[in-house]
Amino acid sequence: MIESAMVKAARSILWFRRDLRLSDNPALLAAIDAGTEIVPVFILDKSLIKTAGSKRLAYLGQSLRALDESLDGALHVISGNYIAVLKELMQKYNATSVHVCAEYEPYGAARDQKCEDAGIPLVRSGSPYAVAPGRVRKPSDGTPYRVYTPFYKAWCAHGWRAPAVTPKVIPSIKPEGFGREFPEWTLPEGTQLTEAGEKAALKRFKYFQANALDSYDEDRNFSAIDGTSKLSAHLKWGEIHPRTLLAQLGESKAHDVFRKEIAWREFYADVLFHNPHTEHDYYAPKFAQMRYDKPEEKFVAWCEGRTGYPFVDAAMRQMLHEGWMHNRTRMVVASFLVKDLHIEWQHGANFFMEHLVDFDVASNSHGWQWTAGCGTDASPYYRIFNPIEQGKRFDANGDYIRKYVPELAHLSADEIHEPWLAAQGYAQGYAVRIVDHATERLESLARLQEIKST
DNA sequence: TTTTGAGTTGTTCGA
DNA sequence: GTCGAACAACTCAAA
Repeated sequence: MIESAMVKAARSILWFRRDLRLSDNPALLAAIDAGTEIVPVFILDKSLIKTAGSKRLAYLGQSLRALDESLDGALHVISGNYIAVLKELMQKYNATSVHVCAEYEPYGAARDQKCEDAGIPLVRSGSPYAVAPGRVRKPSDGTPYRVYTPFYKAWCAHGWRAPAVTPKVIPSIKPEGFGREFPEWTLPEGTQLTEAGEKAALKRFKYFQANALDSYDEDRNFSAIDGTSKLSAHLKWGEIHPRTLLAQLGESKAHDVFRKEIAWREFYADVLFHNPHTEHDYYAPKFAQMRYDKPEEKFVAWCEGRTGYPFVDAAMRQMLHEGWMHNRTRMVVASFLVKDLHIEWQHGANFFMEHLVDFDVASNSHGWQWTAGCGTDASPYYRIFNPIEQGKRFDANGDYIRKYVPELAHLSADEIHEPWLAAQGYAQGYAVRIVDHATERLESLARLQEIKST
C-alpha cells in the first residue's frame, strides 16, 4: 500500500511531438501509469520551425489548439531548446520521467539520443507505425528488405497490435502563468488547408470509409475525384495512428490496396532507418554521376506552376494553395522535374518539404527517388511519365486543371490538355511550354545511358 | 552456392 | 481506336 502510493506520487511529463492525439496512444497510457499527474507539453524548437513552411506551421498551430482543447487546456506549449525546456519542467513539477512516442527518422532519432545523453529520462512507448522500423527483416539472414513486395508480405506476417484504449480520465496539470505560447502562425493569402486535429482525422477516416474506401483501388488515381484517404497530414502529425486504420480493413481488393499504401509508408520509414544518408543522398549511388542541369529559370517555373504543361501546373498550384497534392500528380510533377528538366530530385524534395502539410521525410525522399529511378525498386529506365498523356488519362474532363489553372478554364475537355493546339489556348495568358517533352524524354534516356553499368 | 523468377504507379510503335 | 510487344540490364529474395 505504502509502496504503491510512493510510486504513484511521481509526476510524469508527456512530450508530444508527432503524436498529437489521445486515442490509441501508448505513450499517454504509459505516462498515466507512471504518475499521479501528467504534464503534457509540446516544445517549439527552432529546428522544427526552420524546416517547416508556413502552411505546415499553420496546420501544426491548429492541431495544437485542438489537442489543448481535448486536454481541457492542460497542454503546455513552450518555445526553446528541448533539453532546456524538459529539464526546467522536470524541476518545476518534480517529474521523474519523460514519456514519448519513439521516433526513427534521422532528426527525431538524433534529438532523442541527445536528450538521453543530457540525462533526460526518456521512456519510449509505441511508434508512429504499425510495425516499428527495424522489426521486419529477412528470415534468411536478418538483413532488411530492399524490395517492397517481399517486405509487404513479411510485414503482414509480422502483424501489429490492436489499437490501444483511450483513457477515460487524464489527470493532467494545467499550466499556470506560463507555458501557453501558442504560435500565431498565419496562412499566406489565398491558401486553404484541411482541418487539423484528432477529431478531424477521425471524421475524415469515417468519411473515407463510407464514401471512397471500397472503390479505392480504382478511384485513387483520378486527381479530380476525392478518391484518396487524404489522411496523410493526420498521419504525419499522429492525429490518427495507422493501427486505427488497419483495424478497420477487410480482405477486399480495394482494402488491400489501401493497406499496401499504409505499408509503403512503413517500408520507406524502414529503408530510411537503415540508410539514414538517403534522406539527402542517392540510394543508388551511380545516379550521383549523371549529368544534371542547375536549378535556374525552369526550376522556378516548375515551382510556380507555369511550365506550360497543364497537368503539371495544376498540381503545383494545388500544393501551393492547399499544402497537399494528389498522389498521382506528385509522380507526374516529380517525373517532369527530373526527366524533362534534368534537375536533381533533392531540389524537388526540398520544395515539397517547404510546401506540404503532410511532409514526411522518409516518404518524401524515397518517393522522389523512386520517380527519379535511383530509389529502392529497380525502376525500368524507360519509365518516364508523359505529362500530357497522364492528364488525359487521369483527368479526362480537365476538371482538376480547370480548378487550379484559371487561364485554361475556358477550354473544353478536348482542348485543355494541349492548349498549344487550341485556337484560344493562350487567350487567357497561360504560359508557353518551357520544354518539349518528346525531346527531353530522349535527352533523359541518353543521360541514363551514360551511367549504365558504371 | 547456384539458379530462378520477379520487380507500384509507363510509353511508344506497329499491326 | 485498340492491343500486344518491346523497351536494358540488374538486383533482390527465396528456393
